[in-house]
Amino acid sequence: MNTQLLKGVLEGCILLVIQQEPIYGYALIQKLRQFGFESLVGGTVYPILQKLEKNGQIQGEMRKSPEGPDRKYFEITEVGKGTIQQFIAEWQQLTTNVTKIIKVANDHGDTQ
Amino acid sequence: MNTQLLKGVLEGCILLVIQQEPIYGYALIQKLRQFGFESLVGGTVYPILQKLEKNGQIQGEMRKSPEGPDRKYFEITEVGKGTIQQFIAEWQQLTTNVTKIIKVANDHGDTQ
DNA sequence: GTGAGCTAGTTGGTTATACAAACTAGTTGT
DNA sequence: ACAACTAGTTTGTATAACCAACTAGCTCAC
Repeated sequence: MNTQLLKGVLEGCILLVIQQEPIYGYALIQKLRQFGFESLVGGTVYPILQKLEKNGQIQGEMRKSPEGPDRKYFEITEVGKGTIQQFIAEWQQLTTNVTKIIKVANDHGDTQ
Repeated sequence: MNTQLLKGVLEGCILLVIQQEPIYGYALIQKLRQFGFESLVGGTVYPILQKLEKNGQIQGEMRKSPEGPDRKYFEITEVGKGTIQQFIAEWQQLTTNVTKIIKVANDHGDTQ
């Protein structure tokens, strides 16, 4: 997967997953992998979580794990919900644009 | 529009427009604006064209303009066509992933 | 004919982000 | 003791879009 295409998208997706239900980083990574971001690693996700917490879009809290090290659970804030709405709007704008271009290019370039 | 979301997308879109028919940079910018990338500027597009030409994905040729400065027309190469196919595949993979996440997040987080 | 504004393209520096790689540290099982 | 898994951190690197300023050709109003 072209890593450039992920820019910005990942942040929105992380907010969306956290909005669904509070979750800790390690489990979040696994969930995003299940959603198709298969080569995602901790060194990518954890810094985003730190930034989002610093921005006040998510709020973290350490909890004991029944097995293994402590986990930092994050939940969405009102600010974060706003960012999600904005992300969805921009994402849909973008897909609209790209879809149109792909469609037009297919109608011409290929079939002549 | 969040500029991060454009990363990688713009390059693919430029190739697609050039594949449709040979075009010069200035007209390309106007066309991309019509497709919804309204705030696109020359300082973004021209360097991409230079890189694509250096990579052998497009080929440029200066032509006289009936009015104004000379224009550099670009046409797609076979290499470029391959990149387009790859871009479309990755783009569709990405939209599939994101759409799924948005759908799942909407089914839960919002409506409870 | 001079300057404004459009057309056409170039360039240097800034910023944001994904990732590789290496690390700390807790727990479990052998 | 040691490996393997869980959980999170940190440093550095590569890439891409953009701002801002620039060169240069052409047209038109004044």
